[in-house]
Amino acid sequence: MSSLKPCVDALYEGVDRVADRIPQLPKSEVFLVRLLMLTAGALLREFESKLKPHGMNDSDFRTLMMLYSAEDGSATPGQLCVLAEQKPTNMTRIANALAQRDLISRSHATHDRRQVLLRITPAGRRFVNKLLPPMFPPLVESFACFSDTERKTFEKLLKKLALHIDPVVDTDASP
Amino acid sequence: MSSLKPCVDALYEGVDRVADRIPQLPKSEVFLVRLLMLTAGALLREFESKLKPHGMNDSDFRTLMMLYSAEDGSATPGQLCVLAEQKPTNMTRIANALAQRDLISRSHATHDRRQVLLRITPAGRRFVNKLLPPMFPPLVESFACFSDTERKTFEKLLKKLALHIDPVVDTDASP
DNA sequence: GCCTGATAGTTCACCAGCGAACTATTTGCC
DNA sequence: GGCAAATAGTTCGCTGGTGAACTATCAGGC
Repeated sequence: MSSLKPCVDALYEGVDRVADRIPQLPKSEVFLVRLLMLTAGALLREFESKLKPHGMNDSDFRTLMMLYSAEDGSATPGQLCVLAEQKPTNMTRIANALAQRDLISRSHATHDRRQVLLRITPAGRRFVNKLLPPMFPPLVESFACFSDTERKTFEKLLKKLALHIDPVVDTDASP
Repeated sequence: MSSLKPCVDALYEGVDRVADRIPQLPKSEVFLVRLLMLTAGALLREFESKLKPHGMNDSDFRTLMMLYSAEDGSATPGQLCVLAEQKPTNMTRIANALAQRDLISRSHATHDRRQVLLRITPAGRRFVNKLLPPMFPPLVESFACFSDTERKTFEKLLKKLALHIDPVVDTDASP
């Protein structure tokens, strides 16, 4: 599969060469953002390779997990769009796929007939219960290079970053 | 558009609820991997939104940057596949698109006529020189929540992680 | 009650990325 | 030299994700 080492090496060399031509380049930030994406990409690919034998991809599974972990096992497509970071269009397709396999059910909300209520079925729960545990060991192994302190620090920094870049999405020219 | 806060909140609540049903769940690792993906996803979307007005996406741009930062401004599709983490199929399409816009040129390698040599053109360099600088301020702002120490720590941990999850390839490749 | 505008989902047409099959060349073994 | 196996790219058909347009419902002023 894809090896990260050459990418990391090329990143550091490449950034240096680019900085020769464009001196204002914020090296540190470029390293961070590229490393972040490389790492996330590799983890995602590994995860999806484990889902594929069960005919699922990450979005499908994340959507199912949102329902699994919801207070009452149900939510509307709109809510799931926010939580699973999907567009409504795609959520329709995902819901269709999951419903087809009887992992979730579809019904109309009573108080607002525009809304659809998606609910995880017993079969859906069994599916998750069966699928999830075998994924734990590789996941733990992925972060095995960290000590407890490092893991805590990393999580703290990641969370800080996630919440910081949150509102940055909108229009530029804030100053 | 995409707000991360509800996702982060739902993540922490959701994981707790899942852990009630599946006690072996490695909470810490799940937080890490999900935070990593949320953050990387948000940064990627922000980046691509800046590229879109120029008719580019992240893969196209990354490929162009690999050539820009290459020693002699050229590389073969195969090399770019490794560096830009793309499959050959997609690299063909990307190369076609970039060549069509005269940002890169295509020629045959002399010593191995199977190989194709892609080279960034002067227009390609101008394109990058023009496109890159306006992206620096938002990028710097994204990581502005970090002190210098935190930035260094974060980079160190990320790099460690990236090299650790690097799938163990059967070839030599000393760690 | 009834029109106007907003909101929740869906359908449609399109693009990006992927695996499998194919072509052209090189390498190695006889 | 000649043939089998390996390698570099490309073409093709399919899946996943997206914006724009559409439908159905709700909410608010009159």
